[in-house]
This record gives sequence, C-alpha cells and structure tokens, in this order.
Amino acid sequence: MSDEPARRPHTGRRRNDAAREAILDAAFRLLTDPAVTVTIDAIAAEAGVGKQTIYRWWPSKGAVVADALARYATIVVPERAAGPFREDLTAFLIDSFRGLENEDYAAMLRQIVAAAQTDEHVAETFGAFTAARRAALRAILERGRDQGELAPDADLDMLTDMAYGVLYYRLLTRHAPLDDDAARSLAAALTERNGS
Amino acid sequence: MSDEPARRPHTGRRRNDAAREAILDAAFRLLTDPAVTVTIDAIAAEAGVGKQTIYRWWPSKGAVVADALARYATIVVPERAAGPFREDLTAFLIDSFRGLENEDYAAMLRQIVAAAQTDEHVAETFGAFTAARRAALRAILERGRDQGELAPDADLDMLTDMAYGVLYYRLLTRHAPLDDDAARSLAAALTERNGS
Amino acid sequence: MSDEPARRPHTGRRRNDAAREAILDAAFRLLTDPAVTVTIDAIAAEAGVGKQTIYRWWPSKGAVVADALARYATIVVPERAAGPFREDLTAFLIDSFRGLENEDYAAMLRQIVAAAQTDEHVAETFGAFTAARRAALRAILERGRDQGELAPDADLDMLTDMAYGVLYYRLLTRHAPLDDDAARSLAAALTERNGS
Amino acid sequence: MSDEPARRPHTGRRRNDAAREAILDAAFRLLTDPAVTVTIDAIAAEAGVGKQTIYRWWPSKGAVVADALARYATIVVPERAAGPFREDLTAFLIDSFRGLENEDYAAMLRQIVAAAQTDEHVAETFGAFTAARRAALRAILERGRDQGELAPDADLDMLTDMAYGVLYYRLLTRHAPLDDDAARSLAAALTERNGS
DNA sequence: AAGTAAACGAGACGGTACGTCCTGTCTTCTT
DNA sequence: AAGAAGACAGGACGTACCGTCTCGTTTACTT
Repeated sequence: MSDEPARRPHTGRRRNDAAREAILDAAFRLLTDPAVTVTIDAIAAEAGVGKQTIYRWWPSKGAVVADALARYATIVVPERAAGPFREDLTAFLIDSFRGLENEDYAAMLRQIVAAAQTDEHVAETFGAFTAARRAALRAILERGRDQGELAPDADLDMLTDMAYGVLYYRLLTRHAPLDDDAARSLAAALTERNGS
Repeated sequence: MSDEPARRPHTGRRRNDAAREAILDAAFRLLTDPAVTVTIDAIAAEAGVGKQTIYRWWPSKGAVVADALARYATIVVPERAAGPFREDLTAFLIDSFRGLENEDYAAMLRQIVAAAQTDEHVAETFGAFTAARRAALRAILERGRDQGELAPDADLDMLTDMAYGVLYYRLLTRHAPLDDDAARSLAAALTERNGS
Repeated sequence: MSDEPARRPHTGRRRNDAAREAILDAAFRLLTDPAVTVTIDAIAAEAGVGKQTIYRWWPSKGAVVADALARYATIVVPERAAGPFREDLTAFLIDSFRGLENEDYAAMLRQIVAAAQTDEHVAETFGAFTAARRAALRAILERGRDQGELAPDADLDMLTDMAYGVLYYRLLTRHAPLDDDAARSLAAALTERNGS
Repeated sequence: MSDEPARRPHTGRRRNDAAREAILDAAFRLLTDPAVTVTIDAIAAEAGVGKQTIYRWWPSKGAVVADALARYATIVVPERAAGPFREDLTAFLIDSFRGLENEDYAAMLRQIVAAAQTDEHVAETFGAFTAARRAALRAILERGRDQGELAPDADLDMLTDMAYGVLYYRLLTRHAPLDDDAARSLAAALTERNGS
C-alpha cells in the first residue's frame, strides 16, 4: 500500500453535503410530479444550487436521477425478521410489489430502467441496486433450501430471476397487475410443484 | 355535414413505398448501432429522405422506431410444430434466448423497451408484440396442462410471465447470460417440482 | 466559368429575412438599453426567434452585435453634396461627431471597438465599416487637393487617420468632448498652417 | 520560469508582496498570449496563487489587468532630453510607435482599450496612463509653440489628440502600419502647412 | 395536352434542454 | 491573519434534437 497519497489529505473547501441532499431531494420531488419535465436547470433551481454543483459530482442528468432513486429505494426496502420460509418469501414478494403500487415510484423505476439502457452511469447505479435486491431474495431462498423446502439442487439464481423477472416484466409491460394476489401466486409457483 | 368526401378517390402523387422501406431500414440500421443516437435527422439522412416525409406518415420518432421493430420482429418469430410438451417448451425458450444472442437484436430490443416507457406509440407496438409472444408460450403451457404435465390449477399467466420475465430481466440487467443452459434451467424450474 | 453549380440554385426553405431583421432590430434595441445585459437568449426572446436561427447565420454573439451596428451606421451616414472643400470637410466632421452625441450610439460603438479586439468576426465587420468611412473622408480630401487647397504631396491617408483618430481617441478615452467646436478645430488643424 | 513560484513562502500576517508580483506577472504573461482567454482562474494557476488572494487585493479581474498594464507601461515610457522641436517631436513619435512594434505590447494595449470600455477600474488606470502620455507630448508641442515653430493660437490639445489618435486608430483597426515612416509623416503633417 | 393536387428532398424555423465556462464569494486547512 | 486549494450560486455560451413550415420539383390523376 502506498503511503504517499495520504500526505496531503485535502485542501480547499469540502463538499457541501447539504447541497448534495438538496439536489437529490429536488430531483426526487420533480421526478414525482408528472406535470414537470425533469431538467437539470429545474433540479438546480428547485435545490437552490448552481448547475455546476450538480455536474461537479454527477456526470450526467441520468446519474443524478439514478442516485435519487437509489436513495429512495434504500428507504423502502423493508427488513424481514426470519420466519418460516414460505411466509418470508410471500411477505418479501408482497412488500416488493406493494412498493410499486405507488404509481410515482413505479413511474420512476420505469424511467430508471429506460435510462440505464442509454446512460452507463445510470446502468451502474441500477446494476448495484438490482444486485442488492437479488442478494436479499437469494438469502431467503437459501434459507428455504437449507430448511429442505426447496430441492437441494434447485437453481436459486434462476428462481431469483424468475421472481424479479415477473416484477420487472409486469412493471414495464403493464399487462397484468402487481398486487398481493400476484405475489402469492408467484410465491406458490416458485415453491410448489408445478409439474407432475 | 357532408359524408361524401370519399367521393373523390385520390388526386396527386401517391405515397412512395420505396421511401417507406428506406426509412424503416435506416431506422433499424441506426437502432442497431449503439454508438449512434437515433435522431430523426439521422434517419432521414441515412434513408436519403426529407424529414417531412417521415412526419407525413408517422406521428413521432417513437412511432417510426416502433414500426421498424415490428417489421423485424415478425421475421424472427419461429414456428414450432407440436411435439412432447417439455421438449416443445425447452425448444421454445432456447429459440427465444438464441434470438438475443445476436447483439444487434438485443441492443434494439433494449432500446425499444426503453422507448416504450416514454413514447406511447412504441408502447403500443411493444405491447402488441409481447402479447403475441405470451400467447405463443401460453399455448404451449396449455398443451402441457391438458397433457397432465402441469397441475390443473397452475397459474399459466404467471408461469408465462416468469419465463418472459427472466428473458427481459436478464436482457435489461445483463447480470447473467441468456444461453441454452439458462433456457434449459428455466424450462426445468417451470415444470418440475421446486418445493417439497 | 462553370455552368454546373447553377444547376441546383437552391433547395429547401429559404432564409427568412423577417427573422434576420427582427434579430438585428432586437440586438440594437437591447444594445441601446444600458440596464440590460445583451445576451443571445435575450436577443432571441426579444426577436421572437430560436437561438439556433441566430447561430445559423452569425458565428458568435459579437458578430450579431457588429451587424446590428453596421446596419444602424449605414442609416446615419449622411450624404454630402459637393460644395467648397473646407465647408464640406467641416460639415463632414461635424456630422460625424454629432452621430456620437447620441450616447446610445457612442456606447455601442465603444462596445464594437472592444469586441473587435477579441472576436475576429466583429473585427471584419468593423474593418469594413471603418474602411468605408475613411474612403468617404478621403474623397473629400482628394477634392481639396485637386482644388489646390491641400499641398499636392500631402499624405492624405495620414490626414484621414488623424481625423478619425481624434474621433476614436476621444470616443474611447472620453477625456475631451466631440462637439461642433472640436470638429471645427480639427478641420482647421487639418487644412491650415500649423507650423511656420 | 515555472520553478520559482514554489520558492515563495507564506508570510502569515502581512501581505505577501511576492504574491502580488507573481499575480501581476502572470496576468501580463496571459494578456500577451492572444490564444489564451485571460481568466481569474488562469491567472491564479499561472501565478501559483489562490483566487482569493487576487480578490483580496483587487476588486475585479479588470483591476488586476489594469495594474499589470500600468506596471509595464511605466517601464516603456522613454525620457527625452530636450533638443530642437521638430526633431524631438519626430523622435517622440518614432519611440511611441516603436513600442507597438512589439506585438506582445500591441496586443496587450488593444486588450486594455477593450477592457476599459467595460470595466471602470481599467478605465481609470487607462485614463491616467493616457493623460500622462498626452502631457508628455503636449509639453513638447508647447515648447514648439514657444519657439515659434507652431502658430501661437494653435489648438495644442487637438494636435495632441491627432497624434495619439493616429496611434490608437491604427493600433485598433490595423489598417495601416505604425512604423518610422508613419511617425515621420505624422510629425510633418502636425508641423507643416497642409493647406494653402 | 393542360391543369391540378399531393408527395417528395432539402433545409430553415421556434423551442427546449444540454453540458461547459467564467465570475466573484465562501470555506477549510496550512504556514 | 494571510495564503493555497477548491467548492459554491449564478448566469451566458454555443450545440443538439424535436416537430413544423416553406421552397421548388416530380409524379399521377382529372379534365
């Protein structure tokens, strides 16, 4: 390890964290209002911040928006105490789906997915976000397998992707609801015998 | 009011179908290149066409893009002769995944999904496209249920969405491959006992 | 001469001359108001025009401003019927100085001179403007020489620059007025014996 | 050149005069390079100084620039021993013009004139500078008048402005050279009979 | 054959947002 | 306390696209 970089720990004014918060809050607020086009100028004005302060810390509009989402997402994630496997799984899926019943949040997540296809910074944030969620679900599934509720050789990654796949597929195509019944049906399909 | 306007069948130059083709081809070509921003000006230039010729026939950029997709999508749908259920299902999924091994097509589909979140014309075309694909898969699953290979009360819509969910989720997040092994593992998870 | 370029004289919509006028008028109006910072956005808004329409025809803000001046300058140039040399010269100088008694115009000319030092497009417009004015004055001086009122070997270019030099020097330094008396004194110094 | 700034120590409490020098030198160096936009950040970086150190001692960018000029200008003023009037005048003009044969100095003076139109600090410094130069020339002209080489009622202020007018007019318009011949022709036009 | 109407390639237009640059101020740590 | 570093609010710049609006030309049907 190099000991040289630490020589000059920092010079100059330090990043204003209040500005960071204000920007993310403003972005989130605007994202939420469907009547408003989310503009960097609008975010800057809403946050009472200069545009350059945004571009100093985020490489593009999409990156700001992605961060604003990620921040909100962290809040919504509910922590589950470990209970019986099937109940935990069902509860997890119900919670996940319910987050999207808020149309604001659903709209925002759609925009993030869209932006991630174009903007690599958004893609990165979105990738980290989904990886974390997959890990949470996978932990539950692992517990299920360890408790003998899932086959020992079950492809847990595939089961995870099937669950989140349904969520994103319905989020993006809107062809079917993401309600409690859907969550329960999904939980059942994942855990029970489908075939003979 | 007159209901007769249709009396005069047509005057003036007729729509140039070569231009239509050129526009759709150009749009497709640009959609395929991830380094290029798909612009109406770019499409017009690539097609050797005036911008107005595009806007005369399509209401928005998204609509052109959607049409370009719809045209290509029709081509790739593979028709399956009915064989044993599990084989048919596996073959269908393998075919579907293989279409996305062509990075051009995958890139385009990603852009379409993204555009559908913003543009209602694209959303409509995309919706029709996915509905058709779901119907094809559902037909196979129904055959499976009728043959007793799936539980009589299985939620076939959910199973369909689980399959396409995996496809789109992996397409959009790129966190895991969409190869033949994945298709087989997915087919197995859909048909075999996962739980106890 | 080639006869091919003329084959396609022009395609596409033609430049809207009303917009050109509106832009130049707006620029002039803003230039005139000392309370307003002359901005491209401001000019565009004032002219009811898109910014791109300005940048399509002028390479920079300075160029627009320079054109706005040149346009006004053309208007102010008074045409002089030829009379007796000394009267013509005095009248020309008086007219030239009087144009600058309008503080708006003086301020604008100062800004043009300043901009010309930085912006090559302004420099070009300004150069053409001053060359035309010099030519007008030189024509008067030539008449004076031909009438025997100036020495046959007088350096008319130098005399021209001495006259305009006074005008610009006082315009830029503001240390002495550019009034009728100054014009008369200048005319006298140019035509009469200074030395023994 | 660039290894010196590091030598300069902090002085703590009192104003560090080395910093002042470094700033003025840096400003001058940048002013001299027409390819570089003279920015406060650029001056600070070139001088190895914090921006605040500049703003602590000068009220605006223009003020720094003006000081940088004033400093250099003092250096170039040539002192003339009194000789015969016409020789002194010619020598004075030749010296003045020769100073501008150095393109660096000419470029800087152009920028100063330009800046003076915008920035009141520069205008003040520039005004003091030109007043001093005028006084020097006027002293020569007064001697000429006292020696009977100029008419007793000659408008010496006007003659002064005619001389400096030519200098600035040619400096700013670049339409004719400021060489020794020009200086001699100017001296002649100021002192000899132009008219009949 | 002449007239008329629509579609065409080209490209200018009014707008909106972008991301960069610069100014003058403010903040933090160092000397 | 002054200095170097550098973040901050504000605001102008010039570019990129969108969807609309002319131009003059070409193509087809109608008279």
